[in-house]
Amino acid sequence: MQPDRLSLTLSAIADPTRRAILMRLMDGEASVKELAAPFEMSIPAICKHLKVLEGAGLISRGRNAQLRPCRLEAQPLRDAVGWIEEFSRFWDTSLNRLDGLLERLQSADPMAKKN
Amino acid sequence: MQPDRLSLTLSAIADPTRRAILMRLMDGEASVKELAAPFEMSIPAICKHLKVLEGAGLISRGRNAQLRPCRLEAQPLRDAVGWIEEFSRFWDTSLNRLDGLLERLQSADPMAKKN
DNA sequence: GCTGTATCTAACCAATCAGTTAGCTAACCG
DNA sequence: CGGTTAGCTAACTGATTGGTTAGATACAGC
Repeated sequence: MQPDRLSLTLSAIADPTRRAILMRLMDGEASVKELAAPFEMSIPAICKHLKVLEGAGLISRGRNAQLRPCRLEAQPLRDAVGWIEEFSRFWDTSLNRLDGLLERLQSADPMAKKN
Repeated sequence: MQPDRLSLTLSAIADPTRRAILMRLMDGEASVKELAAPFEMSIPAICKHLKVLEGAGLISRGRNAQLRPCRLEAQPLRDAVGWIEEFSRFWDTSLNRLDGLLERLQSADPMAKKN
């Protein structure tokens, strides 16, 4: 079964290495070597992660001499946020109303409560 | 490497079958058999998916005679939403501005653009 | 206790994943 | 030109995933 776009996005960001790469890219474009530097794994391993991110549309790649700089692409993650948000909004309104979680969500401290 | 909680949550919801199960559970508790009904796969396969969801803390299980009803748990997903939202919020506010800036820098001075 | 229903475990299998090393291509620089 | 650097592909490996079937377990009702 070829996976749908949402599954692709979510499994791409399910990996901590790939999330770290994305966060690094929030600081701006970076080359493969720069992206690989903080990790202990080999360059080809990073290449594979980049390929996954690119396949999910989360990054795009340029060309600059022998560099292939990576940059963030926002849309797929925005879609994922849409799905999850809708999901959790439903939860907070109908399911967990009993233990009063709603306000806490609205006031932006997602770690504050335990069930 | 034992995966962190966020990775656990995200990879749990990266599977379309598991997302469908979660959405079904928005209608209320359900037994394993009920959850398995819409799918073409075997009951043990569903059990495994449920185990993944339970391991990620996304569902919890009760006991009612020979039934082990499943119900949603909100917290882990809320954490995930928090992470992704923060991420995409950054994108929506600063990345788009940064975009144009980077492009301009790149075309003006091809090696000087890392933050 | 016996039977049927619901669920889980065990063992297995094929496919995918995440990493490696080795070797290749392409671009820059002397 | 030759050497260096950046990045990629290929081939391999071990671990994980997602499914199967067969059999075990727990409980309800008769």
